[in-house]
Amino acid sequence: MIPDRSLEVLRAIVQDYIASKEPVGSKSLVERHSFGVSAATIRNDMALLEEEELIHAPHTSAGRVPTDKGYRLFVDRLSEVKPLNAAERHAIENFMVGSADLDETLGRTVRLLSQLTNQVAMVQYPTLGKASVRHIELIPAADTRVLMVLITDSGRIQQHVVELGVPVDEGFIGELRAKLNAAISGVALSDVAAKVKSITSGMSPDKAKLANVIVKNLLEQVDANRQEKIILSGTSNLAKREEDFPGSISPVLEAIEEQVVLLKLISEMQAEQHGVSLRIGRENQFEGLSNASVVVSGYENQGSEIAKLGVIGPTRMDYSSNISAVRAVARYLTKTLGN
Amino acid sequence: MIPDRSLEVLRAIVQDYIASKEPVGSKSLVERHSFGVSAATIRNDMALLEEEELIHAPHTSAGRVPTDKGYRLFVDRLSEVKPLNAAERHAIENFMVGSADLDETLGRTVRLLSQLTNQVAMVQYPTLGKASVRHIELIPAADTRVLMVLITDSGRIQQHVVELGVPVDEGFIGELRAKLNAAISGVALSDVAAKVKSITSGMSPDKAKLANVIVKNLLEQVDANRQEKIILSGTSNLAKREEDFPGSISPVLEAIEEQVVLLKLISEMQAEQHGVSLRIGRENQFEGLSNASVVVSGYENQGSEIAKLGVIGPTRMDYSSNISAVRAVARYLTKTLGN
DNA sequence: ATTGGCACTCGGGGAGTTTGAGTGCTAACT
DNA sequence: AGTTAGCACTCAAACTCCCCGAGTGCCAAT
Repeated sequence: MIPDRSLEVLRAIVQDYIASKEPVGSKSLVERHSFGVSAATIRNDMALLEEEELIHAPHTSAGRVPTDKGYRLFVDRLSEVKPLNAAERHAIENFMVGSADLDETLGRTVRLLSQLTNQVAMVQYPTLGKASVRHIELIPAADTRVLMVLITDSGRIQQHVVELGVPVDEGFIGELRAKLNAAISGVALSDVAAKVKSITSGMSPDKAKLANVIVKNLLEQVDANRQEKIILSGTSNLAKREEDFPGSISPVLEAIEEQVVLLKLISEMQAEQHGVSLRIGRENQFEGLSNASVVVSGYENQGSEIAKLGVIGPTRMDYSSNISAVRAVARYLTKTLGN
Repeated sequence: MIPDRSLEVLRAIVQDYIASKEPVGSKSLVERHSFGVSAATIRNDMALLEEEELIHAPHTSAGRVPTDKGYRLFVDRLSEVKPLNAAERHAIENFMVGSADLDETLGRTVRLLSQLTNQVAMVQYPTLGKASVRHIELIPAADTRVLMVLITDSGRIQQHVVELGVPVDEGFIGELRAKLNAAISGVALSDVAAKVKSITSGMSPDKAKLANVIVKNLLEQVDANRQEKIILSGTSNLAKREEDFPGSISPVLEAIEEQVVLLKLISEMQAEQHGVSLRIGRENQFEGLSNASVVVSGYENQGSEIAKLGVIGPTRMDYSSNISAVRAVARYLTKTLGN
């Protein structure tokens, strides 16, 4: 077991390094923090921490820098959550007023989060997983096309154009709409497939064929839940902290530009303590993110988590502030969605 | 007037500089190109070009680099458009197959363009300017809310949630939908406001009040044409050419993250020759883009330009290739939208 | 367990030097 | 006239050398 004082030393190293960006040495450490001991003693503690691979010396006669493992221990056991200051709370309150629809709300949220943290912020669109159908609408949109709109009780709206191949018969479309709504209004998305199965029974063959085209598209839409979406903001913040990414920021930009990568990453992260989940440096198995850390939290609607949001920045980030910002914004978004 | 050989020298300088990224001197110039004259003569020509501010020496004893003005002359008079090679044409054809709706098509287009050019690509969503209403739909979406969907003949779909403040009366909504459609189906967006004016006449006061709320929202939607949208791809390409942005790429990232800036920029650019419009370096009056060049072209639907697309990269870019790629993609998108 | 002391290491910064690509100018040549 | 060879000059970049000092590890003393 690592003795308490050594852990205090680790905390001090992390804090100083985050603040100064310079490797921190034993002397400056005893100057800035009042351990009751001398630099030599601290050096012994540091040797222990190095043994444990919690810190690392970039070269022989230099100060120490936390390793990924060191940051991990820090956030798990040594950092207390920093409450937001008044200005920050104020910013949150102000930012969200008057946003009408989901797109708008999420767009503001992601910008808010990036401004608050000075990192790249991301917000995942709600999954439809536990939602149910409120309404389905079919609207003739062109000669042979119908617009299908799917509205869920979480307020999400999905639209899709269906190509029928034959001219639209408005009367039949209206009839089909009524039937579909009768069948699946209020039904959970996961149960829609079962409910629409028999919708074509009793129809004439060619009508049934048409109906099947539409139903097939409907099911694709429902299934497209998994094909989720993430919006980003504050990408330029990465460039401002370029020094923190040895080599180039280009791989990081590539990774976050790739929705698939982000979605995979996010989906793997399960909330730990404080409702927040972290990935530090190489804990991300994506090559490009090996110098980056990710902080995410889920947000909820109607009591269950519907998606996640978070920030991405250099491993050398202020974890305390970012964790509290992500938490606060997630909570606020949950609250906003609640009405 | 600048003599022909001097212009040839300018062309050679631009080409060599783009290829090598090194300031180019008189000696290497005569080696790589067969002017029939000696280096000393070239030096005289270069002195002339410098006089005209077409090239510039970064320091006393260095080669020359084209100025913004030099690039401008190059693209306007000296560069021939490089036709796409087979692989590139193939890529375009393959990229677009099977895209169903507008979102999908534009999404693919922007990715295609960034891959083709290795620059940041942007595609502006179609403006509704000259479009007309095909259909308007009102769908009850929650207790006191109605989803309004506006479909135009260009196939664009806009949706917006309207908060009524009172519980939805489905019958009345249906009635209103019918009335609205009767009034504005086929009407140009610019004329919608006039046509819906008298829609509430003959209604009872409280119904008229409701109808007005909806009409107001409708007009806002129509007006939201101007609140346009741009999608981006290939941001990481910027980071790969970091050396080309003295200082940091951060201002550039900031500029392109700011939709407003991009929209303003794009809207100011009117097609010149070849249907393509360029802004080189400081020709952009946005501070952050003073080391960047922008290449845009319009794309069309039903014979008239509905929006623009293009790329952004360092001033030191391969103008010939980028211009042809932008042109080709714009044409291809026009063609794709045509069916 | 803690400390002062000491020898050692090594990156970073400054000063001086060399190198070489490139220039501008001039006088001669066609 | 325009072109060329030649020459003196400039200056960034690269290299070397050297020193400084922060920081280490280890040991003997407390």
